[in-house]
Amino acid sequence: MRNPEATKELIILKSADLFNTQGYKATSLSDITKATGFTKGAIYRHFENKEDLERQALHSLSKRMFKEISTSIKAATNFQEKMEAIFIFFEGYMETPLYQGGCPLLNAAIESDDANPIIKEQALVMLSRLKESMHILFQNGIKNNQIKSTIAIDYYITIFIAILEGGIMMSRLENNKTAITHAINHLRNLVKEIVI
Amino acid sequence: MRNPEATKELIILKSADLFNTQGYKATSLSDITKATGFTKGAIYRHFENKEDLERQALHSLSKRMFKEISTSIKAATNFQEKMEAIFIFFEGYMETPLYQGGCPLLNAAIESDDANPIIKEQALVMLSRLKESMHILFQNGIKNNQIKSTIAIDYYITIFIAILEGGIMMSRLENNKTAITHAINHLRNLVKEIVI
DNA sequence: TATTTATGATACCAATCGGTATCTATAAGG
DNA sequence: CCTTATAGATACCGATTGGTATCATAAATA
Repeated sequence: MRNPEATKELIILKSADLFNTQGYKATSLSDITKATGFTKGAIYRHFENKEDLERQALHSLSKRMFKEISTSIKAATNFQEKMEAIFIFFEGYMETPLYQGGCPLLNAAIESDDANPIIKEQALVMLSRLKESMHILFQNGIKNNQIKSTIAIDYYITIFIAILEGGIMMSRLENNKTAITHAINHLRNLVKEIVI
Repeated sequence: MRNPEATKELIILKSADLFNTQGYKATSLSDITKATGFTKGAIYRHFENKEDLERQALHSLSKRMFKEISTSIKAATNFQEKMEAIFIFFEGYMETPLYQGGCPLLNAAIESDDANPIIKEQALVMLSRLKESMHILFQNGIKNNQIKSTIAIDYYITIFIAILEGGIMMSRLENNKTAITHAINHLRNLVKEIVI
């Protein structure tokens, strides 16, 4: 009944939930052995050290996050619908089973400090990637005459991400969707202002 | 040369910087002894345990944060100026020597989980207090005919806090003021929309 | 079926964790 | 000046940390 790939995947998935919920440094190997049912022997067969596991777990979170966003964006057919898909994704952070602990970008960004360069680097990559995805949305929106061509794209992208992440933080702290709902409502109004 | 009150205050200030930068659980007592120059004997004379120190350190951060905000708000004379004071405060997070590690509310909120009820409780209190401060600003703004009386106050408060905190997160991650500057620019426009 | 390979469990390691008991030294009160 | 209370240093505690060496066992190969 052995399946090394499944073992590695399970360790990544379970530890990703723990890292994303409790924090990377605050999660111990014994937390992970308890959550997975595997021993340290199994973990250190598949990962060089704890840092390596942290890296791969965050990479897994990032991959799932962007895959989900990408899928729902592709299913939409114009700028407004694609932005709506992003909003729905972030709104879902209060109940999604995709992973526990909220937004991996936000969590990694806050845990980032100079003593944690690997997590910081990955958080920066995630932020860049999210920006880039939105940038393409805006560019295509302009190209296809769906939004005004005069808007400052980078400015809007920053506003959108900031309010989504801030809203997530507030909603998770208060344990209700009010904040993220208000945040998204505001973004919907911003979208209305720029669509043609 | 002994001064127990100064000792306690120094331990609180130094550990607050460490907690706010590295995280509460991720900061060890030896980190604190190194930073303060005092030994565990001194620390445990003034604090029941590490959790007690975490509580008092976060309380100190909160106190300083709201004192600074309150002071700059009081110096302003109308709604727009008072909001501007809040913006300047948040913009200052990239270089303020008030404390290190960014916004204590944001950091405590992200570290909060069910395993950390004390930090979570204090983060909630901070968020409530920030909301309440803004609520008073908006109410006075309406009362003094400085802003439109038809606006949904709670909605605006949520938007303002979310974008400020999200902007801080992004700016600190990217290590430049672009994000928080954009965030505040947007809020300035929102203020313009509601002032009479 | 016998042998080899590799997966995961077990047992251990030094270092560090939060916490405590004890002791020294400082400073205040008599 | 002497006593007393207390601030802070030292030395220790068991538990836990990340990490490693070794071993048993399951699966693949011969």
